[in-house]
Amino acid sequence: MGRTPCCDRTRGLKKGPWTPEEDKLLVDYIQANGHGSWRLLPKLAGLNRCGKSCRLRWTNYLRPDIKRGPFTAEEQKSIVQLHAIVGNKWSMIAAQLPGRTDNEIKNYWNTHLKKQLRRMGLGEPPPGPAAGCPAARHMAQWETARLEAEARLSLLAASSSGAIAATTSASSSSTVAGAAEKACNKPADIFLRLWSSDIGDSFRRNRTASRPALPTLPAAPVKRNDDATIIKQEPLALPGPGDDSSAASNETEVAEEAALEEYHMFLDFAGEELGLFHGRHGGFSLFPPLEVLAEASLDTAFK
DNA sequence: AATCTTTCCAACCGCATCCCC
DNA sequence: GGGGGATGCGGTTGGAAAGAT
Repeated sequence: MGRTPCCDRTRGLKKGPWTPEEDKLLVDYIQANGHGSWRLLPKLAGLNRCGKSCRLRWTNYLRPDIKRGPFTAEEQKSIVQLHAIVGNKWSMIAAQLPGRTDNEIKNYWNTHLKKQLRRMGLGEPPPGPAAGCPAARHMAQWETARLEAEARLSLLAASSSGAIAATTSASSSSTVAGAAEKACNKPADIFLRLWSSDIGDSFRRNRTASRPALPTLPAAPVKRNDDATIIKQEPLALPGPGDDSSAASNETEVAEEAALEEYHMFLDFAGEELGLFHGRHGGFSLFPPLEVLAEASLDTAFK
């Protein structure tokens, strides 16, 4: 049972570089009708190409939101950091770099960053989550950064507690969850956004591969390439208002603590392995100033 | 100026996953 | 539940451009 090839080679569909005329046909068609079914698109748009080729051309080159030009230092840093967590998951990395395509990032990694890292004597960094404790050389920096992270979390938690107040015994975990949920809708805090994205998900999956699964914090809707908003994870099950059985609440408490522990491990990991926090003393921070964050979260809380 | 080598990136290919019937 | 088509993803390739000799 062979699968039908995407492109019917016997029909002599065109391959190779796209001409400006073809580009125009494709852009005009998509702008007027949307891409719809990629398989049908070439015929409808009057192109002698296979749908796959059209999709690739559009997503990697013609899409209006594509950012052109060289990668900035910030983008390079992000790519290196994200590659350390997720490995060659180019689409995941691209999702964190607006305007950049997975193909572009992949090419950039293979032609520039890989070599650069090798030249620096770093060799090929092992893809996927790196294990281990924070290295001593970064301890002081990390402690400062971590305090900053925790301060921000507390701030977010405090501002969101108004909304959560109904569930009076709001544990730290559900508070963090609420804060994370709010924060991930605000591109301001990349850390919480990462935790709630595919990357955090990937971290959790890799960590839990070797031990019993931990409950997860509620995930934010994750944007996919096709702009369909999907929920990646089930929310952490918390007891309802009427549920006061001590066994259940005990179980919940343990689960929440585990979730919080997991989140803190991610903080450890991100701080040390990804160098996400270089603020104050290092002169670089992915976090916006505390005041901005506070203002943003207060806005959300009291809307 | 000519030729060879290296670099870069757009595009292809095949497998994996999703989704619908 | 599973079969098959559609789409997404990551690895690889081919050729143009740039640089070296």
